[in-house]
Amino acid sequence: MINITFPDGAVRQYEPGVTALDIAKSISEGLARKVLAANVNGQVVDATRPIMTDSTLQLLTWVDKDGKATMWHSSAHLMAEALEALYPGVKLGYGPSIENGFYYDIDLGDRTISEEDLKKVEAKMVELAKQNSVYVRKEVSKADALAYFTEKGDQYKLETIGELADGNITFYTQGGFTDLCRGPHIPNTGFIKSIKLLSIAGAYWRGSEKNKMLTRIYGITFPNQKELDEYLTLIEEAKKRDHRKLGKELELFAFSEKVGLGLPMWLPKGAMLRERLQRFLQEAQIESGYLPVVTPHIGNKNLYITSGHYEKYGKDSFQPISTPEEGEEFMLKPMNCPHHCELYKVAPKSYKDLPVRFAEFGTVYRYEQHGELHGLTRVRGFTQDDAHLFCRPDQVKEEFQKVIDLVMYVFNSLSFTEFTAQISLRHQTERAKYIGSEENWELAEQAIIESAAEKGLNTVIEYDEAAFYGPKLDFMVKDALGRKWQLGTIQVDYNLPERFDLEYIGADNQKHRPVMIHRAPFGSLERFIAVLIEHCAGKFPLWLAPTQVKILPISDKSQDYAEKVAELLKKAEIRAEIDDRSEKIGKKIREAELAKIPYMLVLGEKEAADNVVAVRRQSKGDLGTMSLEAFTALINEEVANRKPLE
RNA sequence: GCUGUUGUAGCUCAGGGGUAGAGCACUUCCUUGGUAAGGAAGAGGUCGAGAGUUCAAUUCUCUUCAACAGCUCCA
Repeated sequence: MINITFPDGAVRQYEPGVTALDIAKSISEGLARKVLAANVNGQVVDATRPIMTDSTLQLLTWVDKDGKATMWHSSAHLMAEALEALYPGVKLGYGPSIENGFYYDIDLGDRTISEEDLKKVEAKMVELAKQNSVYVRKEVSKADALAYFTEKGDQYKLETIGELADGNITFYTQGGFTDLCRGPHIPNTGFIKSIKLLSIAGAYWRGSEKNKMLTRIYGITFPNQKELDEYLTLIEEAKKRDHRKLGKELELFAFSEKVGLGLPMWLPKGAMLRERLQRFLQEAQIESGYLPVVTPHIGNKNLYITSGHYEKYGKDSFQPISTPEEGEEFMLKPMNCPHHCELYKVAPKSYKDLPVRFAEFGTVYRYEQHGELHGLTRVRGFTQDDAHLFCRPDQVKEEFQKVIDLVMYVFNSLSFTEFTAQISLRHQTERAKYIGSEENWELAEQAIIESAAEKGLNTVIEYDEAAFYGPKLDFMVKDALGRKWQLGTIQVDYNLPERFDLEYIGADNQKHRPVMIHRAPFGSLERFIAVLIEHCAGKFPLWLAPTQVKILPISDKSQDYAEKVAELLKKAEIRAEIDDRSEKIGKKIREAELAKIPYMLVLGEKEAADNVVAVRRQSKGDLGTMSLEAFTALINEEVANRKPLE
């Protein structure tokens, strides 16, 4: 007998060779019907794998992340089976589960597939799922694996197998379909009840643009129709929060093809919002000892040759601007660091002067690939809330941690709680694309890892995500549709100080090299505002709302009183507007609600007579009447506390 | 940059080989209405751009531009 330990610590005894599914059945049939996979000794495996030794066991169902992932991976196989049935000879690339669902990359040869065809594939999948085909695992030798796919003529699988070690290769078969796969899979296809194929897109084989582009089909499956419906509703709701849609509806920003792609322009309301955010951070920075500086939008090409940016990005940038002078070239600045390095050099620095913290809301221009442009999150002209900290090596960690504090202050003030702190390091093996010495990289990477750990940040490490001059700590958030974006970033850099020959005189009267920290809590105002819009669905906290109060006179008899109230609010520095159209109060309220204006004041003859205001809160309704003083106090308090919306 | 989808009024969209329609927004008039849409009239579009097929193209074909989804990229 072997001992099986359950998550609650209970231990039960079973015959060797028992499966997780058997164990589930021994507990209850109902449980067995829900088991998708099992976590045995920390490894996710098929629920049908025999367990031979004493083990810990967690039965995985739909509520477990790994349970879902297993189901979706199996769904990818089911889709492949359907595709093979409908499109004989289709070749298969990879078909993994993803955060929400799964995809399979396929090569249809000369054929194409349209969104219409997806319905047929879905129908076929439903048909196949109903057969309750068991997913059968089989260990195969490399030779047999190669033989199988050679006969099938699938070069993608052959390429994958070629890189696998013999003795480590498994096939999974369900129904008439066999795939190279390390598993695990759900017990049978009957668990897949509701299927939705979401979209078709292109994807390069193995993620390299040098390779052929395969057709990628995305889908998602659920154990019942209700959950699928809920998921689809959720997607629809998320689309309503899209900052591109809200930006248009709320008149925050606009693009113009004539002005140029990826060059956002801020409308008055958006500009006001942006201005508030900028002021908020500027104040926090001055408090933290930053020194505001201003530098021009262009810089001599030589500046970027010195910094190394020209060599790295010159070809893919906005091309140099030439002048009447022979051989003179300027570039739109793609980043602010070189300018700040030159500012550092204006006067000799003593170790007592450090750290020097230059801050600038610097607008930069980068020629992003056409297909990459995306609303405000990926643009060609944007403003970084940039700062460069020049410090002594012994100050790096302290400065780095202070920056983490500042970023957290900013995020907390805007109730951004769902972010990931990502430590972005070099590629683990390919090092040619980075500048600077191995030693400096080691120092910088250590400084980041230690600082983040000491600040108690929950971090993930990502390789191949570093900047070419140094590692980064990036604060990643998701947009309404789950796409990840980098907002705040902090980067330790030992390289630019060398390239610009920056120095300070130490206590030993010798020259020393300062260390540079690049940092931007927002990342860029554009991207930050995009995420902010989606985060609050356009209902900005009062301190940021472009219009805080809409004054709604009931009829033009109340016009004078409305103007008086507006005047008083303006004196109290409250941003208010009057809706003096000849419309009914119901309509004015509806439009103010749709415009997501936080407060509405309904003013009629009664209010004028009593010298009060009738207050309505957006999406909350009527709050009753109060004196104007009480209302102003309410607003001021909410603004002062930077209260988020509930 | 690559693959796919889409492009009709300021916005959201319908239509379709014989030079266009709805709702909202806009203008004017009527209405002075108490917490999510009052009524009427009017104005507004070389149907993204270019070329081809056709007696005739906004509709079909090709090219191009842009947007969207994904991939690649991201100082």
